[in-house]
Amino acid sequence: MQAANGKRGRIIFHIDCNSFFASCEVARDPSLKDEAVVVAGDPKERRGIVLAANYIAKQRFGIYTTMPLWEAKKKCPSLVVRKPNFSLYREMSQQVFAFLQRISPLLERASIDEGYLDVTEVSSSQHPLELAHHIQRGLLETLRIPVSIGIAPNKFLAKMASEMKKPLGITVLRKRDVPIVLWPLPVGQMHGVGDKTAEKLNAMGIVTIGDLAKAEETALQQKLGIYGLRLKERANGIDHSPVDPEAGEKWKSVGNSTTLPYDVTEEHVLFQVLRELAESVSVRMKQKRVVSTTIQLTIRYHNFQTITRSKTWDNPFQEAEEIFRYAAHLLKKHWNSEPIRLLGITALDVFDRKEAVKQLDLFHYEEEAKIEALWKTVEKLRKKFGDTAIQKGAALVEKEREQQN
DNA sequence: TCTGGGGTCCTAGGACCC
DNA sequence: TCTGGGGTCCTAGGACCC
Repeated sequence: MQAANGKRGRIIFHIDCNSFFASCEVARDPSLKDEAVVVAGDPKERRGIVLAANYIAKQRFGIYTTMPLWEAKKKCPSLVVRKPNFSLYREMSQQVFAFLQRISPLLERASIDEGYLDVTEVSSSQHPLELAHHIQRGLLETLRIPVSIGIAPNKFLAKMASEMKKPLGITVLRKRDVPIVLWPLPVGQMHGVGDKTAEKLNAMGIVTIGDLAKAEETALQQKLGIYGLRLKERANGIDHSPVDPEAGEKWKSVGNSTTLPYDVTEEHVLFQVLRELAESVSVRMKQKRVVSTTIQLTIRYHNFQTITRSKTWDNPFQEAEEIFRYAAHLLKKHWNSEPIRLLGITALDVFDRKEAVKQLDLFHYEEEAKIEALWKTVEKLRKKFGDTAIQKGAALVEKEREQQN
């Protein structure tokens, strides 16, 4: 994989679908094209926040993602509100990635609506800018999905570039542009720097990305650990991580959570919710053909305090009944009886079902080996002592062994 | 009228084993 | 009868992203 990158440097695209959920709704119903559109949950079920807003809603009315729906409606009384339709978004996402796959197989799915494409090889026959226009036009014409594209020598810079012009932007960010383009920006605008890290950096006197690029390493490491050093590299435009087509396809965990329509204290209601969550986790695990040995329960209390509790069992599971039982066990053990706002179940460290079969075989093998070793010890003891007591013991082991077989 | 739901990665302490 | 250091697993939580 590295060899393909060669010495002349890579050319990486970051493709970002603009306002993806809202774009999907407009693509399906083009009559919404000139309306302000948001996708949001039902406020009656306490899910009334904006998940996505199209550019009319964003630019003309100042609506943004995570804004409470009532506030968005106040800003724009004629707002079109659609309930989230995740199966539609997954379907559209599939089609977007299928299109990109045809450009280059070196495609990494970063999320439902963005991906990285290594076009180093493809670009030897087609200019990157032309290629980007071709992709942008193609997705808009065939799927009605607008995208922004960042073009850069690595993933980090490509990601920063695609953010710079939305919607329908194409932005080239070369390494030599970094001091002029990136360094003046506030450090919080860097991909990977959230509120907390920005706060810590600011407290250290690091305000811009440029400050971070020149920051003293021991201080960074002390405050942020190894992550601080990596951020400094990024601020200097360095990122060696490869575009990994496998990365987006491997699942590490599978979970479902839900905010309850009201804060719940009735135990039977909580167990009913757990049943439903266990069922959907099980269905999704089966779709992905994975099993797990660790269950994590998430409890968010009425005051938004959130705890997670997990437990690992010996045997891999996948069935809803088992998942429910394990989750219920954790709830009984750790719930402090305060009203609950949200419940979630996650299967952690999932792995391929085929691996589970192998593990089971190994387990059997190990058990047999243990019995075998024990048997030999008994034989030795019998030779040494010839004791009837040991013979009796040996008989017991023999019987045990037969039962195992 | 508060704050969704899906994830990943990292850290850190304690248990346990060698 | 006093005590080391490394490795791995489990658990909990924090930060970040879309």
